[in-house]
Amino acid sequence: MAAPLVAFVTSPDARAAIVPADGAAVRPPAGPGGSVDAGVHPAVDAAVVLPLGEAVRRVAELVEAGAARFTWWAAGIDAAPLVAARVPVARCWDVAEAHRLLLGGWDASPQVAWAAAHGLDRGGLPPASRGDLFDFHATDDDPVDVVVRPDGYLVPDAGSPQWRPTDEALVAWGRAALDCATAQAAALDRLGPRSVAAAHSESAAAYLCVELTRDGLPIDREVARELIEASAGARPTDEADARRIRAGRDAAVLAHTPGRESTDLRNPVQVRELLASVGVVVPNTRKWVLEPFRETHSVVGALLEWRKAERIATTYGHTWLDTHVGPDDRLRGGWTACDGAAGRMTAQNGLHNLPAALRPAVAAHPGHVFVRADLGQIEPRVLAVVAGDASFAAATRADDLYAPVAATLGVDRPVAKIAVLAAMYGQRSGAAGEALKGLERAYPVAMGYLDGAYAAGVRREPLRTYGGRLIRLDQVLSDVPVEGAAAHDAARGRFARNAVIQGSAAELFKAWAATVRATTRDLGAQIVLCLHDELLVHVPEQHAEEARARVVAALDDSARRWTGSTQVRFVADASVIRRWSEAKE
DNA sequence: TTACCAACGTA
DNA sequence: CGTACGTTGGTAAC
Repeated sequence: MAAPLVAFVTSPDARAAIVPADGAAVRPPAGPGGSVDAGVHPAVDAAVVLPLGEAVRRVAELVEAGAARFTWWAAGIDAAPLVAARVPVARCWDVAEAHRLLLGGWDASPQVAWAAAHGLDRGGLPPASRGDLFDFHATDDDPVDVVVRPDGYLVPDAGSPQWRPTDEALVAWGRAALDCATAQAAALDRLGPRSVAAAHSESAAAYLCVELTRDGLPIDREVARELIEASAGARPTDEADARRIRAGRDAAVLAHTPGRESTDLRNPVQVRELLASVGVVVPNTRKWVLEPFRETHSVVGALLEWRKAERIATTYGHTWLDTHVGPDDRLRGGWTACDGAAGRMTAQNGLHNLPAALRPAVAAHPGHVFVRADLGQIEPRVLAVVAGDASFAAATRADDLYAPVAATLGVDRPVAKIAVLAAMYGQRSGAAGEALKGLERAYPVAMGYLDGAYAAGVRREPLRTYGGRLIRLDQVLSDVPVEGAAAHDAARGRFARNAVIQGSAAELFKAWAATVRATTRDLGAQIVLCLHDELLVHVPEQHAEEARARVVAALDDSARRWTGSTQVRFVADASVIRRWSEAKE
């Protein structure tokens, strides 16, 4: 039974509107005697505008009663006060995320989402005001009381930080969000029930992202400091000291090339000249290009070591620690539920690209442990789902999918693995040719799906992921710097083939994450990191084993719901650890 | 000031 | 074995 939609929207001056959908009075479940305990869970059967604190309390009551699916323009805006108050919203509809699913890309302001949901031409969107001193029709003495213009578009400034709506306008703003959500749900339902489910889990992921931004990743500050010192040196006392440490690092490299001490190691052109002067002639100075020249001249090795230390010193150094790790020893950065291409989550401030060398510094706080879990071989398993290949699905029933594939092809496991990866990602070098032919014979449906995606990319035809996210090819890659149309086409083909797999995998991952969040909350567990196919959950140590079991169970659950069957098996490796570095691999 | 590139970290 | 992202410090264009 679908929960009724209730809009929760906020204005910048700390008011909020709670707006139930028409005819959908939200009543709490009846108590034992059939009576409704209105004192505990008051019904919401008419729109209200309340001061923010009061509105948050009201929502918390309705969340506890499980009485509604909350709708907002975007979790990061409207739901931020709920996250701040730690309201455990489980079911929501995020208009921005639903819009991104339906239309692809990243731009999903209320104005854009509204126009799309109502079939209005995007080109006719009224320009937003600049919000600066040159806006004479400014705000304070002229409260806005409508949100929909006579021409059908939303008022450009509605929802912006300088917006000052009347109560009536704020209610209308909530109704507009409900209108969008209803139209989006209908459009997604036409794509298939999977896409409505995807909107639900994408919305939950967006709420989770606000929580991740709030909570951060537990860090052992002392260990982090030691690791940084080991490669970047001690914390500089002042600017001069910082320059001295930097110059010392540089000198260790430049000592290998007397007479060229003035080379700027941070300037690739100068580095290339320096290398040429010792007989190392290269098109660029990337690591994998220089690696073979380690024996040619000692400066090559020194330079590569310098790069590693320089990376830690600049990107993950003392400044990074001071800036992004809070007094509560949590590393914080902004999270988004989907990128603009295939729909993976993104995170800032190093949360998604922390060097492995720093992982010992990611440590559970006292009284806690991590449950770390990652999805095994997720992309080939996702391929079996999206392509609907029964033979390939049979292979996913093994813990190690490559074993049955190797047996079928009559090749060794490493060959089978390379062939599958080559098929999915597009081989250009290497020698998996024979095994690739075997794959095409054994799994024609899966291979045909990949070929179809590639061809659509070449033709610039949009695609959809399994959950219905639009992969646009008209604008993406329009500026790829490759010479010749053929290379251009091939790049688009590879992008398309990758996006339908990577994007679909991201949808399953988010469904899993949302389920883990909901089913481990009562243990005091908290998701603290999402890394494409890996979850890190911070858990009170007495609940470690129970949480681990629930994380595994959550995958069975979300995979069954996501695929609508049990034909394709997904596997998770889940363990209880204290430091991220204890993870195997 | 803004835009882009090279380089490299993660999946 | 391809794709995606974020961050840094550099140059060049505005």
